[in-house]
Amino acid sequence: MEQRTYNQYCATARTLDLVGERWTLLLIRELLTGPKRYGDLQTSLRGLGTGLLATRLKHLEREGLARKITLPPPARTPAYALTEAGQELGPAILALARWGLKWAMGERRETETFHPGWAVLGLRACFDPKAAGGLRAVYEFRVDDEVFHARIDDGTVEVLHGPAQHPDVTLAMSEEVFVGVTSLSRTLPQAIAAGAATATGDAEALRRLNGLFRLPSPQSRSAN
Amino acid sequence: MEQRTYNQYCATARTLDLVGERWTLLLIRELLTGPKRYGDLQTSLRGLGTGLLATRLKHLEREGLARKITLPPPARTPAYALTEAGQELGPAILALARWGLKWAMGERRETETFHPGWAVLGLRACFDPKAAGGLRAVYEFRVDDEVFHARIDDGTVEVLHGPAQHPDVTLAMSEEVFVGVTSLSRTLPQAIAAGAATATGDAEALRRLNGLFRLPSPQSRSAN
DNA sequence: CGGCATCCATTTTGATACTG
DNA sequence: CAGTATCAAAATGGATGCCG
Repeated sequence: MEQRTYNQYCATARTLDLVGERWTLLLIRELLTGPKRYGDLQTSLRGLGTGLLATRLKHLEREGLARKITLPPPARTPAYALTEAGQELGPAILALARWGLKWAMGERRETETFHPGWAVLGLRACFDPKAAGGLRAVYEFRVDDEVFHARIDDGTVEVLHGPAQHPDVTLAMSEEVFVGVTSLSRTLPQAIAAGAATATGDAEALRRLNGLFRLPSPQSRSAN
Repeated sequence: MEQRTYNQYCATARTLDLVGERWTLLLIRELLTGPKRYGDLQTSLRGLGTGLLATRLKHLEREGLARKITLPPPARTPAYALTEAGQELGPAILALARWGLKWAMGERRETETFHPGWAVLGLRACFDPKAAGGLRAVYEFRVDDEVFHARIDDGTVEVLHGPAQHPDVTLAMSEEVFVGVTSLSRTLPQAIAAGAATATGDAEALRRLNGLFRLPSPQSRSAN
C-alpha cells in the first residue's frame, strides 16, 4: 500500500501528494461549505464510486485534512468535516475556481451535473473585499431546494450550506436562473424585475449585493 | 480516446479536467519561470516517463495552455512556453505552494529530489507586496549551477530562470544553504555572516530583501 | 443509511527500448 | 536531443453484496 508520491522536496509537489489524486480536491470543495454526510457526498460527486469515496475519506482523515464527526442533535448522524488544515485549502481551491471562471466555463454541457453550491463557491471566489468595506450582512440563497448563506463582515465572507439564522436578505430562484446570474448572462436585478427571482429583506443590503462579486468575463484559450 | 472528465458544471472541476491529471500542474510549475526544453523537463521531473511527458505537453498545447516555441538565437532549439492562460495558473499553483509551506514541508526526505527553482517559487509564493512598497530592485540567485532572478517593482514580483541583465544584488550559495534559508532553519544574514553565502551589490537593496518574503512557520496537521 | 469488501473491464502510469 | 513504441503495474469506475 505504498502511496504514490512525486518525491520532490517542493511545496507544490508535497501538496499534490496529499490532495492531487483524482476526486480529492473536489471532495474538499464539497466540505468547504460545511460538514457533509457520506451519502450526500456520493450524490454530489457522480462517477465517484462508493469504494473510492471511502478510500479518499480515510486518506483525508489519516492525513489530518478531514475528520469524522457526529452531527449535533437532533441529527446525531455521522458526517465529515474539514480540519483547520483542510479549511486552509480553501484559498487554493478558490484560485483554481477563479481561473476556471475566466478560462474554462462557457455553456453548460448536456452531460454535466450541477449543484448550486458550486456556483455559490464561484461567487465566493470572486468576492471583492474592498467592495464589502463597512458592510455587515447575511444573504440567504434559496435555489430550488438547496439553501446557502453568505455572511459578509467588513471585507470578509463566509459561505455555508444551510439556512442562515437571521438573514438580512433572502433570495429565491430556480437553478436555471441562478446559473444565469452567476454566469453573467443576466444580472440579479434583471432576474428580479422579470419575476424569475424574488428578494425579501433589507433593501440597502440587497442594493450592495451586486457589487460584492467581480465575475471575470470569460476568455478564450485558443489563440495566443 | 475520450478524455476523462468530472462532468461537472463547476469552475473548479472544469479546471481540474484541464490540469488535474498527474504531473500536469508540476509541468506548468516548471514553465512558470520561463520556457523549458523537453530534456530539461525530463530532468526536473524524475519519474515522469518520456511518453507521458510527450502526452502531457501535447495536451497543454491542444488546450491552449502552452505552446511549442523556438528559442531565440543563438540557441534556436525547441522549447515549451506558457500561453497567457497558462501563466494565469500561477496564482493557483502558488496558493497550493503556500499551503504546502505551512502544512506539508518539514525536513527533506532521502528519496526526494530538489531543484533551486522550486524554492525560488516558494519565495515568490510568500512575497509580501506591502513590504515591497516603493522598492524597485533585481535580485540574482546563484545556487550551485542554477541561476534565477527576481525583479521587484513596487509591490510586484517576477521570477525567471536564468541570469538577470542588471542585478542590484547577486547572491551565491550552495543548494544546501539555500534550502536552509528558504525553510527558515537559518536566515540569510546568518548564512552570509557564516561565510556560507556571498552577497554583492547594493547594500540597501540587500537589507530590504529579508522582509520581502513571509515564510509561514510550519504547522502540524495531526491534531485538530 | 453508512461503509467496507470483492470482482472485473478500462484507463492511466511508469519504465525502458528504440528511431530520426 | 526530441520524441515514439511497447508492455507491465497500478489506479479508477461500476456493479453488487454484505453487515450493523
